[in-house]
Amino acid sequence: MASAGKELSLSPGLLYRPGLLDRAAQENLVEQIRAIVERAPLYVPVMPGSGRPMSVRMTNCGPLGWVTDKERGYRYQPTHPVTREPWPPIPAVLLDLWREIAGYGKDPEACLVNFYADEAKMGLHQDRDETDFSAPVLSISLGNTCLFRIGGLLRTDRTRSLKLESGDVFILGGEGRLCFHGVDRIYPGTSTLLKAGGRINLTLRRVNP
DNA sequence: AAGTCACA
DNA sequence: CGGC
Repeated sequence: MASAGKELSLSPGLLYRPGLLDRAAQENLVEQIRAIVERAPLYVPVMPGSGRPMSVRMTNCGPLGWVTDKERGYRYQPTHPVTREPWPPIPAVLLDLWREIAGYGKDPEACLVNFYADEAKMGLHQDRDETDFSAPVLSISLGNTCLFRIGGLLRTDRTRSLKLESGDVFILGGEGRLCFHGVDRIYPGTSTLLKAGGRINLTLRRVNP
């Protein structure tokens, strides 16, 4: 891992661990993601109903993956929507990280891999497609810095913005598990980790109790 | 609204 | 905001 030091609780259940992963750990993760994307290619998810494409590209690893399409909407499923193959397994280093810091007895079932090109965004939303809200959502940032926005349990609650940098870990757990959050912008050229630019976000989730 | 946009 |  890396520095066990800094740990900021923004509000109950929201834990920010800036710089938790050192450069070597980040490079190792990028290599693992590269292998995952070879087997489970990135695809463009679309909004339920409208079919409007999102700006991020997406894939998953783990027994379950989060997917969305025009007809069936948001859900978890065991196979890639394009290749129909099972998702690749979650890398051991990610399972280790979860076991060390998630504070939850069971392993994650899903690791959503979101790739943000420098123009991509993610609207304010809640992660609420899981059946187990007692498990936290653990988020890892790799590559270019983003402007992350986090609010409360209501869409209209006041939000705060913070920059998430490569190697930062953010945990939504406890009272913060269902907080609205999103990505307002990517800052191009702020990291040398991904040679082609952009940002990768990994979110580890427990889906079922 | 896991969407976009305008405006202060 | 407004199309679903």
